[in-house]
Amino acid sequence: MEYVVFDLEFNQGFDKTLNKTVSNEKCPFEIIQIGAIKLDSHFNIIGTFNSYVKPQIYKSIHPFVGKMTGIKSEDVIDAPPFHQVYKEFKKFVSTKKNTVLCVWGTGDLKELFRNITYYDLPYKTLSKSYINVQHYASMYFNNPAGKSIGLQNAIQILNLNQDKSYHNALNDAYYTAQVFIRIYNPSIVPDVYTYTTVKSNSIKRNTKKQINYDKLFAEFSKILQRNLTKEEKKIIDLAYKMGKTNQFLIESTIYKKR
DNA sequence: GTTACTTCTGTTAGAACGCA
DNA sequence: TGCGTTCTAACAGAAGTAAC
Repeated sequence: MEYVVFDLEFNQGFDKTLNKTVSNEKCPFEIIQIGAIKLDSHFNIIGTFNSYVKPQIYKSIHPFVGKMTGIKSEDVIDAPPFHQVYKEFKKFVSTKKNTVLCVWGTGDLKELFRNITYYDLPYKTLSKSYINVQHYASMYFNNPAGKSIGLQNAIQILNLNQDKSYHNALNDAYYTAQVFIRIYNPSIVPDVYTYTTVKSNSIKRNTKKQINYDKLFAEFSKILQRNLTKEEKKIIDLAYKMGKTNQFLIESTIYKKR
C-alpha cells in the first residue's frame, strides 16, 4: 500500500474597484498550487509532487491569499493550467491500485473534486480511498468533539522540526505526512470519499442521541457537593426528559420602549 | 476577508400512547 | 375514532474552529 499525502493552496476572487471578495458559485476556491508526498507501506518518502497552477477563474491573487501563502501573480502566471497539472498529479498518485490519499481535513478533497468537476475532467480513475489525518490527530490528542486541531499545533505538540514555512502546499503536505507517521496505528483505516455538491446540513442524520447520564449526574453532584441517591437520580432523569418537552412554558409579554 | 464543517440549542412537527 | 398528552426526531440558526 502507498500513501499520497497532499495539500492544496487556493485563490479567491477579489474586485479591486469594490475592494471586496467576489465568488464564483460553481468554484469559490480555485486551486493555485498542489503539493504531495508519497509514502511507501513502511512510511518512507518515495516521491514528491509540487506544481503551481495558472489561475483561470480568478486571474489575480486575492490580497488575503497572497499575504498568507506568499504566492504572487508572477509565480502562477506562467504555470501550467489545471487540466495539465491534474493529469500529472493523477499520474503521480496512481502507480499502484491501492493508493490511499491522505489529507488534513476533508476540505482539500472537496475542493479538488469541485475544481475537477468545474473543468469537466474525469475523476473515476483517481483513488477515492482517503484518510483524514486531522480527524485522527484530533482523536490522538484527545481534542474535545468539534474542536479539530490545527496542523501547526499538531507539529508543535509532537515537537517536530518546523524548518519549513506553513501555507505552502508541498510543505504542508510534508508536515501532514510527519503527523500521520507519528500518530499512525493499525486502527486507522481508509474511508471512501464521495463527492457531493449538497451541503452536509441538508443531509439527514440517522444517528440517535443518547443522554450522557454520567455527565448529567456529575453536574448535579458538583452543584450539591455530595453523591446522589438512586431516588434523586430517578427524579433528575425524569425532570430532564420532561424539561425537553417545554410543556411547562408559559407565554409572557415583553414591553419595549419605543 | 469567505467558506465549510461540526456541535449545540431551541423550536416544531408528528409519532406513540392512553382514555373516553 | 377522536382528542389530549408525552416524547422523539428533525430542522434551522448560532457559535466555534480551521482552511485558504
